[in-house]
Amino acid sequence: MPELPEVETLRRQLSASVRGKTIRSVEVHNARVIREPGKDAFVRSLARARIVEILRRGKALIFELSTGKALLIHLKMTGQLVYPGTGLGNRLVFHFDDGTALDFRDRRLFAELRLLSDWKTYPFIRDLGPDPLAMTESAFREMIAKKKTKIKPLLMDQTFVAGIGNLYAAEVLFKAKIHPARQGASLSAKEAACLLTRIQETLREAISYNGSSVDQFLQLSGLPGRYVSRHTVYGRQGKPCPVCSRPVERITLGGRGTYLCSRCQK
DNA sequence: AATGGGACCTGCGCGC
DNA sequence: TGCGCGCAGGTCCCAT
Repeated sequence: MPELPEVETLRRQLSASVRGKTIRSVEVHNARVIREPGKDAFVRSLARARIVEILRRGKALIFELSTGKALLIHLKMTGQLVYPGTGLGNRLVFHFDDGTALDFRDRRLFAELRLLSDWKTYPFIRDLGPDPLAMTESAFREMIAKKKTKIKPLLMDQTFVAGIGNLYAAEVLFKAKIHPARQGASLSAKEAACLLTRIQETLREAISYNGSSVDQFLQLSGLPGRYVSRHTVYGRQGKPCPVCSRPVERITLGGRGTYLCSRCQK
């Protein structure tokens, strides 16, 4: 469930703590997390590579390396990065030449590590939509006006906008007072503008709280993010709507649990 | 183009 | 108490 705010939190913390370090070795506890290339080539190529820059595209982290290659990390549902490493629950450990280590953990083995020669042309990255924090109101309005998809699955479509998942989709639609089952094209220009504003406000606020620790997300330090305390509807089924006090409902939409207040969201 | 389902995984909470 | 089951969701893939 790490979404844009959680991944951006990690990116900033990684930039401050491991950028510039050189990898001495990679310790593999479960090779399944390495998706590309094979384990041996992965380990060999990373040894003696220096981390030059750490970028984010949607929910993906990209470590640009001195070798010209890039390490792409997608945490999916339960991936964690912890620095300095503690050695607990690891699938893989990056050892740096200063003696410190970066732990990679993933309870469910959904997360992916890929070593890429050209990360910009990797299909998942290439097909990502714009970053919602950098999107303009007119572009968003035009994109949404053409879509018959329900607005919540649309916001979660990474080729539409990059970085919003189930949690923040529920939060921003509540704040914009828009029902998650509305068709994208049914939104008025005013509603679309309001929605983009709420998206940007919410993501920025969540970043300032270092993300939401529901389920498995942890900051790089291993501490939880604090944004759960600010949730309006996500994970709050039966609790009072912060606006009208009616119990928050939970429905299924596009196969995903969806939290809303049907009195406030039209 | 939109929608729905299954697959990948594992730990948790629920009901019996 | 203990067991089996459904559920959680990011992404891909297939079918309709």
